[in-house]
Amino acid sequence: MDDPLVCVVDDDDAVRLSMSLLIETLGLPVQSFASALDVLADEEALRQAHCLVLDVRMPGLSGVGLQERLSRLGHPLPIIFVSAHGDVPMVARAMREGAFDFLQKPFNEQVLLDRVQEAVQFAAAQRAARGWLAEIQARIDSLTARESDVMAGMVAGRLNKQIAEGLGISIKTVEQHRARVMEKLQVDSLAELVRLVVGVGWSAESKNGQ
Amino acid sequence: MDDPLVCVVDDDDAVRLSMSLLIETLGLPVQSFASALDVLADEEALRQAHCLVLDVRMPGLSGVGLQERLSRLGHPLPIIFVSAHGDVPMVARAMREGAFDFLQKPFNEQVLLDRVQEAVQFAAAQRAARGWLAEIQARIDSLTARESDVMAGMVAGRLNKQIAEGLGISIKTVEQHRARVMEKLQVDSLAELVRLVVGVGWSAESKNGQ
DNA sequence: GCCAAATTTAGCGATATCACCAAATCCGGC
DNA sequence: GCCGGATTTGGTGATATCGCTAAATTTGGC
Repeated sequence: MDDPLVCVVDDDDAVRLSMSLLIETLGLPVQSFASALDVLADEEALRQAHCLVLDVRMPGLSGVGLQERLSRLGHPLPIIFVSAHGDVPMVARAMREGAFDFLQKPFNEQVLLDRVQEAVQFAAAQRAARGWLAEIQARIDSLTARESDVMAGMVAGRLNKQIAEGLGISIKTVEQHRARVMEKLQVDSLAELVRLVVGVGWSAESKNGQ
Repeated sequence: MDDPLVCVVDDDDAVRLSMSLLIETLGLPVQSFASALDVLADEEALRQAHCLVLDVRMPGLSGVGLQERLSRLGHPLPIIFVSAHGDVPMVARAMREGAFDFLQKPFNEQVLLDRVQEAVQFAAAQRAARGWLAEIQARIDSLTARESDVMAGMVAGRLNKQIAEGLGISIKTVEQHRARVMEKLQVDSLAELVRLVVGVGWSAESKNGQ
C-alpha cells in the first residue's frame, strides 16, 4: 500500500506512452494521464504517487496549475516538469514553487531516469518522516485538555508546583496528569518527551494558554 | 556591522550602473562588481552581503560558477540571477542549487526590486537564526569533555545514576558536572537544555561515546 | 437519569534532584 | 617544580519526582 508510483501526465499520446515505457525500465510502476484534471480526480493514484512527471503546456489545467493545486492541498510531491516551450520566467516560477526539476524537450533519457529515481527516493524518505510525525501527533492528540495543559508546562520546564499554581489545581493532580502524559506519549523521561514534542514543531499554540 | 548590503555583479558597465541605481532606490547600500572574481576577493563585501544580483554570462568566472564557489564555501547567500541568454537547463540548475530567483532581461524593474527586498529580508532572518545557533554552539563548546559526556546522558534522558554507571564514575561527580552544564548553557531546567541542544542539530556525534 | 470518561485530590515510601559546602587528585603548560 | 583548570568524591538538608493505590467529583452523551 506504500509502493512507489510514478505518474506521467502529458496530453500527447505518443509522448506519454514513450515516457511511461522509459520510466518503467527503472522497475517502477507507472500510471499515465492525459490531463491534469484526470490526476486530481484519481485520489488513489495521488496517494500512491511518489513522483509526478508533468508536461507544462496542456489543454485544460496546465502543469503549473496542477502544481499550484496540489500545493494548496498540502500535498507535497516531487514534480519533474517536462516542456518543449519552457521560458525562463516559467522555469523560475515552477522551481520557486518547489518543483523537483524542469527538463526541456527533447531531453536526455538518462537524465530523466536519474531525476525520477532521485525524486522517488526523496518522496519515500519524506513519507517515512511524515508517517513518524503523524504517529507522534496522534499520541499528542490523544491527550485530554488538561493533560495537554500539563504537558505544556513540562515542556516549558516548569516544576509540578508551578504548573499546579498556574492551572489553579493541586500538585497531586499535576502528578497524575504528568504520569498519564508520559504513558500516552510512550516515553520514560522528560528529555524524550521534549525531543518528541519539539520534533513535531510544537510550541504552545494548540489549545492551551495558562 | 550587520547592515544589509546588496552586491551587483555584471561585466557590462552600463547595466551594472543602472541596476545599482535602481536598487539604491530601495534605500539599501549597493556595491557593484565587474566580475565574479572581484566579489570573491572582497571578503568584507561578502560578509556584509545580504543579496547577490548576478549576471549569468560573464567573462572569467560565470555567475553559476560563483554560485557554486560560494556554496562550497558554506556561504549561504540569496542569489538573484539576471540574464539575457537564459536557457531552461541553466535556470533549472541554478534554482536547484538554491538560487533565490532567475530573472530574464529585460526585466520588469519592480519585479527585481521586489525580489531583492524579499531576498534581503530572508538573509536578515537567516543571519539572526545563524547568530543564535552560533551563540548556543559556543556555549556547548565551552563544556569540558566530561561535561559533554554528562550532557549527552542528560539529553538522552538517563538518570544521574545511569550516567555515572556508564561513565564509571560516582553519582556525585555526575551531579557536579550536571550543575555546571546547566550553568554554562544558561538554562534552569532540563526541558530548556534539551530544546537548546536539539535545536542546534545535536545528536551524539561530537566527541563522546559511552 | 445513568454510564463512561475526564478531572480532581489524597497518602505513602522510595528515589532523585538541587544547592550549598569542601577537598583530593590529575594533567598540561610555564 | 609550581600553578590553574579539569576531574573526582564526599556530606547534608531541603525539595521534587515516581509508582502505586484509592476515591470523590464533574462532565458529556445515550
